[in-house]
Amino acid sequence: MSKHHTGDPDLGVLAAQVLFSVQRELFTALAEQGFDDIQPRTGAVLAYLRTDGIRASELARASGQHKQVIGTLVDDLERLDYVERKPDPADRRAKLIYPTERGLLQMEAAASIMRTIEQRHANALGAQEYARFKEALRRVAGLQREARADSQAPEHGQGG
Amino acid sequence: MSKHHTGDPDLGVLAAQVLFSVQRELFTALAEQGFDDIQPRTGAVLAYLRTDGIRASELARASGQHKQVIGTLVDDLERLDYVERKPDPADRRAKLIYPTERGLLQMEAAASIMRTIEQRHANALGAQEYARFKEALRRVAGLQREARADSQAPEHGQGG
DNA sequence: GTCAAGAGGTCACTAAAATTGACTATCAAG
DNA sequence: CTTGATAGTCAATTTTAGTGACCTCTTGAC
Repeated sequence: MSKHHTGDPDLGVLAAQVLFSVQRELFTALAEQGFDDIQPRTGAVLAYLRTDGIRASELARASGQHKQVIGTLVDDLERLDYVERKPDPADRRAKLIYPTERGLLQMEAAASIMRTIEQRHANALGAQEYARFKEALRRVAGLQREARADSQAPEHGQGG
Repeated sequence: MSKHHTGDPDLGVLAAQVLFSVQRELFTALAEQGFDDIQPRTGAVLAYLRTDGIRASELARASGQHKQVIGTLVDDLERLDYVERKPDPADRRAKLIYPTERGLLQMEAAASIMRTIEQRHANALGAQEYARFKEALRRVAGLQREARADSQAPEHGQGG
């Protein structure tokens, strides 16, 4: 995002650096723990799974991906035994996507790795300062979401 | 990045939300200002251009993209008159990539849009709090860079 | 000097992923 | 019981990413 690189990376550049380096570290660590058959792009699904199920269309909205992309990701993850589809009793058009046992293990592993990463930053910045940073990041993310609420075309994969 | 989405998005998810929504807002605004022939992925080049030129290989390192990707992006941007290649006098293997006049206009437009976006967040959080947030984000980005310094394979396009 | 190792960049090819459009089934409102 | 919208899938196309080979040139060792 267009800084002249003369010293002051903008919000977008920083977000990109954080996203991609976190993503790499996460998936490297996951692979070492045996989850070596998933890629960062599957994060669009894995990052939003819930034990009580979630619809593909909601994954599409949350991750900013086309529903077709979610469909193929869920296909892949189903084949790899991370998720399963079950009909939604409340709406016969819909299917709910649930994590399998392996999916749950992955979610826990990923959460643990992310805690480690964030702990490292908390140690570097100070716990209080990091908490303050993360709260601000949450607010910025929320505000940005609103700002672009008008347009709705997907952009890219989500971090996972 | 695997939160159970029960209330606490992790650093990766938040970074992704910020990146993609900023990216969309930026490129929508750029398109409205006449820069409608570039896509977010070209940001891997545009975000790192310098008036004194930069090498393709350095763009690859900075953006985390394969050098072949940078090559095609520069091809495209050269065709669209945003950049031009000139031989590097210091190394006859290398070429330096410079912004053209149009490229400079794009860079200024993008910088202005990003200032507007960041100003909006600064208004929402308070100028001081936002400055503190951004400083923390810079540090987190820097720390993450170090953490993944061992592995070096590209991951995704950079924000732009 | 000149030779080996490696960096900078491009080309050609293959694989993966995003994007589009159409289509079925279902729901929800009137 | 019609109309319009939503959930999901299929199929086909276009874009983009990833690999390997290749040539030029630089660097450092001899």
